[in-house]
Amino acid sequence: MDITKIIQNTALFRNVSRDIIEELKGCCQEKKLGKGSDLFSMGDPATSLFVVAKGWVKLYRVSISGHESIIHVFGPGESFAEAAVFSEEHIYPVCARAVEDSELIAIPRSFFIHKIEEDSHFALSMLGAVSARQHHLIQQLEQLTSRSAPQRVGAFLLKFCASSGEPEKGPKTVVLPYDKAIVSARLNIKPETFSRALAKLEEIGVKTDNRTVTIESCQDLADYCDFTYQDTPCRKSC
Amino acid sequence: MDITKIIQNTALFRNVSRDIIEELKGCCQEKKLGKGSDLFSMGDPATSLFVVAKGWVKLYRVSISGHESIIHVFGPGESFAEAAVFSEEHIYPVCARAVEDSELIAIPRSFFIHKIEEDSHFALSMLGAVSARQHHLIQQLEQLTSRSAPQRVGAFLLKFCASSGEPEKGPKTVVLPYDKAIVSARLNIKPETFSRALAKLEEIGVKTDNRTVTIESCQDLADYCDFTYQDTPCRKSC
DNA sequence: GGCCTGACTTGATCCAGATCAAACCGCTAT
DNA sequence: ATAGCGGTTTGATCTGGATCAAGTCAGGCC
Repeated sequence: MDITKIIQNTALFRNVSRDIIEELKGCCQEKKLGKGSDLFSMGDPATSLFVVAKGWVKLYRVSISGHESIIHVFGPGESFAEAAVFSEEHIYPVCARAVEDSELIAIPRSFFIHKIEEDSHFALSMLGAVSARQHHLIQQLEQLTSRSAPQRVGAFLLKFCASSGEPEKGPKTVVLPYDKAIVSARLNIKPETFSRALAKLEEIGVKTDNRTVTIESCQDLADYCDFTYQDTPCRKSC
Repeated sequence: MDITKIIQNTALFRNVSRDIIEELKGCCQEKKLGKGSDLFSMGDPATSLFVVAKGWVKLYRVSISGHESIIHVFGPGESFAEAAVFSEEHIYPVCARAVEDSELIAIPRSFFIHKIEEDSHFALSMLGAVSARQHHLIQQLEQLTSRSAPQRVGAFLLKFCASSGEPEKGPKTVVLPYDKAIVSARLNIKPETFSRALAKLEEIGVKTDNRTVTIESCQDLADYCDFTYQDTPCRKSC
């Protein structure tokens, strides 16, 4: 795979110079991960940060009582575990598992520490990236508390098609990239409720056939979901 | 007020040298804020980062439909809006309002940008602080989805008394620092439910008299709440 | 073909927490 | 004191989503 190209298209490295990326290529590591296999567990020492080249990886936590909460599912072009690498304890505060066959690039913590020490511009880039991730978490918190299940499903579809499709008007088609059970967990709803939510969205022109979803009018859906485009840049990176 | 002392006890500046803090004193600004008055609104340009010297300030968002979600309530010794200052857009993604009469220290964005450029160690400190904040948000997400209302109330009390009291064993007393309505909003429950949750906690030795709460045994409460001390350092800074 | 198996849907019931409504303080100001 | 008011509690009801329990349906495999 073309590591340079993948890394350059990451939010984390978008503003980083070619030289640094070349240097990075020398110390990072490719990693294949079969569907269902673990990348790391909560509490493991955070030795690397990861970029997804292919597939999908979920970050999640399991509470004492056994409940699993999915923090996010990362796909091609996204990076994760920045905060774990930069925080003082450098421990992963979550678990990571592939939900589809995946290919990752692992970048060692030491690379970042060195680079930040010698290049302040790089440090600012990293700060920006971590801050953006935080913004995303805040949005997620808000969504969870202020929107109904069908609204969350709708918002998910909109974000997802914004990131994968052309921004033109008219009907759009999205293909869910992983199991519906994972999507529903990500939105903190049960599979049964997810199913019913999709059924409900038919009323406003969202048709589902297996994993293929057709949205008649994104605007209508956005209205229904209290979804504001303005607030979410909806680049692949968010 | 003694700015140096307050700033030094912040998670953000704990590892920062005396020199830098002295320098900072020259460019920061004190700000008084009456209960109920606004500090900034969502979308405002993020010109400063704030440290709370006295009082309590809530960060919140309001959705299109009018629902208010409180992200966090910050008290003495805590800082907020780091991410807004460091992110590329430098815009506040939330609103801030004092929930009690408060005194703040405003540190201009430019100070950070300069310092990061000239001092990589400082940059790493900031990265660590922002990462810690992110960790906190993740915990909040998890709590929200995996714990019942009374459990969240219990966990709140435990965190709160861990940050304000002596770590010794036996019964503890906590005094809520702001309206119960604010506490309940912070925990994403309605005031009525909050009241009932406190009533329910009486079963396990938590007595409430106005704003004064007495916890008979923190261990019992922690067991009930699925609360793991290990995971939450429970310094004032988290 | 038939028959698993695993992913999803559908239906019936249940329950935590929201909502609506009223009462209950403990203030301050008349 | 008493009236008024904001914060809080209590009670009665409603409801979205969870839970439990059957179905359906498509693909792999003997």
